[in-house]
Amino acid sequence: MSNSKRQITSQGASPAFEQVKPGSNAGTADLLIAGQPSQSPMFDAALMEEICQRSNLLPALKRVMQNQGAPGVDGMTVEELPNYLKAHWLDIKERLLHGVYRPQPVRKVAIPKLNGMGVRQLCIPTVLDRLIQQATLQVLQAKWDRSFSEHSYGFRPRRSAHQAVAQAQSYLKAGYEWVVDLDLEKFFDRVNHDRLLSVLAQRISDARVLQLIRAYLKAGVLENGLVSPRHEGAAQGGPLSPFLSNVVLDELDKELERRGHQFVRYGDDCNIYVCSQRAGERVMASISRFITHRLKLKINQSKSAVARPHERKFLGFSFTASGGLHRRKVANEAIRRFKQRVRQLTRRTRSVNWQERIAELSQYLRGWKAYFEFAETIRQFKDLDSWIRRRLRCALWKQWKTYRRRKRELIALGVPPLLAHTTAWSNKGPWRICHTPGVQLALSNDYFNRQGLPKLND
DNA sequence: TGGCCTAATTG
RNA sequence: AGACAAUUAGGCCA
Repeated sequence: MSNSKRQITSQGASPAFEQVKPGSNAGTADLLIAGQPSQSPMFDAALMEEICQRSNLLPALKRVMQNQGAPGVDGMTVEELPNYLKAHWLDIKERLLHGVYRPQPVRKVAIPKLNGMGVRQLCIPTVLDRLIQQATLQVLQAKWDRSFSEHSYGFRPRRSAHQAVAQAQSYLKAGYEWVVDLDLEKFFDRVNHDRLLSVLAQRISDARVLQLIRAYLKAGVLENGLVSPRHEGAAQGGPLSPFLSNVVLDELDKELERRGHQFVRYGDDCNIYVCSQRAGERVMASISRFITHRLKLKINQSKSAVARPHERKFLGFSFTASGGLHRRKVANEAIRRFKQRVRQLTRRTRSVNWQERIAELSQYLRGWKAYFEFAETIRQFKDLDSWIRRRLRCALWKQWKTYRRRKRELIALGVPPLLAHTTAWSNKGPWRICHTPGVQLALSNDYFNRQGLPKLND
């Protein structure tokens, strides 16, 4: 599968980039991976160009340049970027080939967390470094991914959170009805550089690649004008980071496999399924030891636990408690976040018209549904649907305000005049009015379907 | 069928 | 508001 991609790469090389490297055609295997030498044209111009042309990268570049400019490649527009690379690629490539390329410092940004109070630190590399990292990722991942554990699902091609949840569910159904939920504390910030590099060195023979990754790990951090060095942690935000986290935690996978555990891992979220609480506590104790001593990582005691699956959430899902059926359901936290978001989207204070509000809500619902449809509890979706619709009726009712307007709108929506009158005349609160026949007739489910509002449950 | 864009979720 | 990867859904174009 990586073969076909590679062929496309070399065929798709544009004339401009071919000219840049006239003498080095034979040396496409610039960087070698142990075991499969000369098959990997890693940092040749064609690959680089392919990356530049990848359209999913361009919006990111655009944003970076519009917002803060790009450190290291300043004053450049998106259109100029390919030209910049064309002009400087020879030079950059030269440095890459000699293992002396040094990345620019990463820009540090703090973003507020969605649910909690805390902030998350991101380290954003320059445009050029992002491209190089992405190239590195693509090549390394193609070689490495096959050897990762079957139980690891995060950040890997053709693997999804859904598959991970399904795997967990199959353990439950097989009778492993206790879960050891492990949460690693500030995982990205604590990765030990030497450890990571030595693991990489077992598979990568080319010192230049190791040198490059090392340079990315050690890249300085630009914080209010000052550059400070870094000694641990992978820059969270760089394209390479998710992959590196898998490399580190692959050791954990292999150990769990060696011990014959039933487990699922997605990023730093690891669940082990066992048959009893006692077994769970035993596993928790010994794996904690392994993680702290061998991997030199910390586990977050407050977020880790041995419990029954319905008490825990995994990737936004949980499981039903009753009767050992273990159906997938939407976790309470996810429901809470959903309602919060819908409330915000339907709030009247935002000055957009009704159509627009429906459209905005629709796209949120569609996306949410695409992920959570995987749950097997129809009730949850029905409840949410009616909750949403009631909320919308309520919002519209409030928007109409006066008796005159309310009656007129109701009639326009096909309510008989007498009913429209009594409904509009009533002075009950909006939340109660929306349960009366008058409003339900006017703003029926059918009405919302016609407006293009998707149903979570269908 | 393939390409491009938008949106949502997970970590 | 803004980084990354994967996955889905929707749209557009040939």
